[in-house]
Amino acid sequence: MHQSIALDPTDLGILRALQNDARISNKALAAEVGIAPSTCLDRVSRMRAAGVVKGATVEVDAAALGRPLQAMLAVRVRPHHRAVLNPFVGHVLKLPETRALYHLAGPDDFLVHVAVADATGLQRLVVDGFTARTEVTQVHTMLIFQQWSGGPLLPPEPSVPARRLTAG
Amino acid sequence: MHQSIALDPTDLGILRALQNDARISNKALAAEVGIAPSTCLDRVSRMRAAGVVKGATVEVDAAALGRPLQAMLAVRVRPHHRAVLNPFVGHVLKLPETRALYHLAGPDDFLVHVAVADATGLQRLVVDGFTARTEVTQVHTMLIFQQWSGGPLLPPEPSVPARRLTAG
DNA sequence: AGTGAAAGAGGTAGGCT
DNA sequence: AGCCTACCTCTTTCACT
Repeated sequence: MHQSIALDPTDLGILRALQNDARISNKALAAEVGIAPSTCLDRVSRMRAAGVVKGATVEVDAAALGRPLQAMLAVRVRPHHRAVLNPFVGHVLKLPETRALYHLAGPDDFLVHVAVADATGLQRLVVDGFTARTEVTQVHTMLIFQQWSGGPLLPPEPSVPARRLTAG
Repeated sequence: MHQSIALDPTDLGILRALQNDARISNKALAAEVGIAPSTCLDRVSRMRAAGVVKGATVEVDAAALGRPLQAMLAVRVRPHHRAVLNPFVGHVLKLPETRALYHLAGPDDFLVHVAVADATGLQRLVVDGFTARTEVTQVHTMLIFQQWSGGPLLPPEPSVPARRLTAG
C-alpha cells in the first residue's frame, strides 16, 4: 500500500476501459489498449496491488428497488470530538438508506446521500435517524431531482506521458 | 425498460454479491446464492434487461491518480430555465474534475463533486469553470475531509419475501 | 423456471525473447 | 518488461425435467 507506481498511457487506457465496464474480459481489454492478454493481466494486477484500482461494483437502479426518492442531508454535529464523530459515522453507515457519507469542512459537518421509498420514509429517516440523536444539532434536507456521474477519473494534465504518483 | 419484475430473496442475494464485487465469476455467484450457474446467468440477465442492474465500474483511488483533493461545490444558477440548465449540466459533465453532479431542490440548485490536484487546481476550477459563467450566481466550496460509501443498495423492508417493483 | 452436460471461449502461469 | 503457448477453468447454450 501507499506504493509509488508510474502510470503510462497504456495504464490510463486500461483505467478508462475498466471504469466504463468493470466486467470487460481481459482479452478484450488487452485488445483495446493494444497489448497481449498476459501483459494486460500483469498491468491490472500491479495497479490493484498499488491501490490505484480498488473493488469493482455494479450500479443498481434505486427506483427499480423501491427507493425512488433520493436526498442529500446536510448535518451539523456538536461537539467536534472524535468521541462524538466516530459513533455518528458508524451509525450513519449502518443505516440501510445511506448511499454515501462525506465529512466536510464548512458550516455543515456532514453530507449524507440517502435513498428512500417515499416522503414518509424520508421523514422517518430524518427524524428518527438524525435529529433524534443528541449530537445532531441541525439537518437540512435537499431533495435530489436528478443525478449524473462524471466520466472516468484520470490524472490531471493527460498530455504528460508518465508521472510518478503515490497510491494512498 | 421500465419493465416490472419481481425480486425474490435469491435475486437480492445476487444483487448484494454483485455490489460487493462486480467481477465475481458466475460460478461463484451461483454457489453463493445456492443455484445452478445457468440459472444464475438467467437471473442476472433478466435483472440487467429490466434495468435493475446497470453498468459495472471499478473504484479508482483519486489520490493515487494525482487528485488527492476533493470538494463539493454548491452552485446557484439563474434563471431556472431549461435553456440555461441543460447547457450548464453539459458543461459540468465535460469537466475532467467532475465526479458526480446532483440537481437539487433547495436554495442551492446543484451540488458538484469534484477531484483536483491541489488548492490551486480547485481555485482555477471554481473561478474558470463556474463563477466565470454568466448563469452561475453563487458557488460555495466545501472541502471533503473523508468519504465513505454505504452498504449494498437493497429494497426497503427486506423481510417481505417478494415485491412487485418497477424499474426505471 | 430450474437443471445438467458438452462445446467453446477465456483466464492464468511459466518460460522465452 | 512484454509476449506466446499450453493448460485448465469458466462461460454459455440447449435439450430435458
